[in-house]
Amino acid sequence: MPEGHTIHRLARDLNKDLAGHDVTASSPQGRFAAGAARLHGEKMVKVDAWGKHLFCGFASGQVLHIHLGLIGKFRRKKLPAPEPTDTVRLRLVGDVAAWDLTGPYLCAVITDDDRQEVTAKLGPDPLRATGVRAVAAAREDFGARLARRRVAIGAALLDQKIIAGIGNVYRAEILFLLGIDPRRPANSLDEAEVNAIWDLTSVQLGQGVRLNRIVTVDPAEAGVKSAGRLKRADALYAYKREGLPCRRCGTEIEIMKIANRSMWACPTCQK
DNA sequence: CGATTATGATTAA
DNA sequence: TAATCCTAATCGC
Repeated sequence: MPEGHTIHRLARDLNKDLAGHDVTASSPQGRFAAGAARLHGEKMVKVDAWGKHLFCGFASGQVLHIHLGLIGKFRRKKLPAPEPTDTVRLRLVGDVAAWDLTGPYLCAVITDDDRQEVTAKLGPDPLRATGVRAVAAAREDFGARLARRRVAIGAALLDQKIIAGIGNVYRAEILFLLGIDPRRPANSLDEAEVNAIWDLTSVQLGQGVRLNRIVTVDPAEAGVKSAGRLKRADALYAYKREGLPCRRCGTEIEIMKIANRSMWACPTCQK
């Protein structure tokens, strides 16, 4: 489930549960025993997300850097925490709840300098830009990064150096919603299209954080009261819908390969 | 109960 | 482009 919205939601939930508390850290699976030992008993100060990267800052100055990758999960457990499964790489326990990390692509204790090195390599994250000024600056940065690339826009949106936080679902959905053919070169988009991608990504990822899942279909279009009410099968326009009729025009959704991953698009709605 | 698949990203070829 | 890492839900038999 991890695209940018998942990570920002985790940052929010972890802040609520663990920030300001001393935590106990352990690695039931064993692979992160040394890291857990370094964090054990430390006070977590603040959790922060940038794209798909999660950073948990500690009073000691240590930073827990987590990337969930494709299959990683960070799950909340009520106290008293149940016996951990043998795949739990890291368990953090605070005063309010416990959190179990499984299958991360990356889990390491780093310094704040390391963290800055990591984020310096990432493109702007629409969920980080707040305020009119910051939004305008980030959006312009995004446009400049796109303009330098002639790869397909469908590939560019997956490139975390261009924009941080979009994954395979959102890239398909955002390009569908804006009627953009995913094969068009990134540097062929005009300013209005670039701005529209940035703004829509902000809105969609923001909704993803709120709902804690990806819903892009307009609830009014689907005849329900709110996006949260949409069932899994009705929540998306393009992703994994090859061969099915486009919800807008009825044309069969196509599947293609872009940047080594499956991509879905409506040949009629996306020119 | 085994095979398949996945909303990720890097490394090797 | 393909192989690789990690886990767990789902699906077909």
